[in-house]
Amino acid sequence: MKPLKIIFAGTPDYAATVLQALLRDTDFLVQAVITQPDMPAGRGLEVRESAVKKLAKQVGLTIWQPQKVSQIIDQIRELEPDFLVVAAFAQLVPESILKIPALGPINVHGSLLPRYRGAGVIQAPILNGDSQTGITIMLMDKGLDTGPILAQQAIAIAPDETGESLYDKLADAGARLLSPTLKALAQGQIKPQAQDNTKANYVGLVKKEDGLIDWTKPASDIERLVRAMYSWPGAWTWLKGKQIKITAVDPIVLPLNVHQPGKTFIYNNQLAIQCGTDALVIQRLKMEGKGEISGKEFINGHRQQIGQILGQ
RNA sequence: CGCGGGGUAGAGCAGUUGGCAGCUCGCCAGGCCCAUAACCUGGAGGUCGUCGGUUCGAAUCCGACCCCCGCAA
Repeated sequence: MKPLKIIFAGTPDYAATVLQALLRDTDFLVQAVITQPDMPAGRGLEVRESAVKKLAKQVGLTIWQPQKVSQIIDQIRELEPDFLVVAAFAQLVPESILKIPALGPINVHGSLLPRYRGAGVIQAPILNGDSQTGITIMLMDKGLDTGPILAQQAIAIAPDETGESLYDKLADAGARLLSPTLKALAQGQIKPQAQDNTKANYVGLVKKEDGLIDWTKPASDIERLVRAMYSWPGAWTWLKGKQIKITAVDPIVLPLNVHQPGKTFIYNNQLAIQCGTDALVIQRLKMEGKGEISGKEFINGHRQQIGQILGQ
């Protein structure tokens, strides 16, 4: 069959993984890639290219980096694409553009819609203690993640799942599910299913502030926060005016409630912290300007800090 | 030139009025013990990131460079 013409829009690694899958399949012809403009980022504020741009450059694709995607509506129309595939693009795509692709504008979304519409969809299911999440391939409409569903695949959330590990799993699953879905849709084998709006909920973009630990909360909540926020922004707290990231805790909480919430103490030769309900054993942490260390290493080098109250 | 923290023993850290380099853990040997990750005794292990400067003398003061990390994006 004739290759399906695709314009791809996306920005981070997650999107690059999905794009990679399209490039490998000869049934698809990626005509152009739309990604966020290069921005100063990182230490020293060097200008960085998005993961999608790097990949597109490697294979010599046409790259568009509009401030607003509406600025390139004419170029998009000219290519007469069959599909517009959007994955973590970070810009709202206006309806005028959604109408261009012949077979439809497609979104690869990292949750089982209608659950978790919006941005921070990776972290939310871990925070809530869900047993699974997944990938949804859908047709886009003018709403935010409200379009009809084409295909879904569930992914189990492991007990030790982190935001980072789940991010990778979702990217892989999205990449694998996309190709067959596009082909099936092109051949008229899929009937789009409208979402049940009564079951929908929205989550917002994860901010640094979302990782701040409230030690008066139950240990189990904080344990999930640590996993969900890893590795960015990380679950963090204060120690004597300096930030500390808690990068890993023991999933088994200690049924101890004898200290003030936030107080560090030694339990069984391990670093532990009292929470609002129960306590947590800290496995790994990172202090400002320092590398990541284990709880045991913290005890060795910061013995005098044991007994401090965190979060102040 | 965005802001800031850091590179000292295998690991984590302390150590600036410049003067024989320390702590906790680990490691090795021996001891105690029914036994031990517990305890006791002894021991090995460091060109103090690199290069250069000041000095009788530099981990410490000055200059350049390399590497790591946080913020911010």
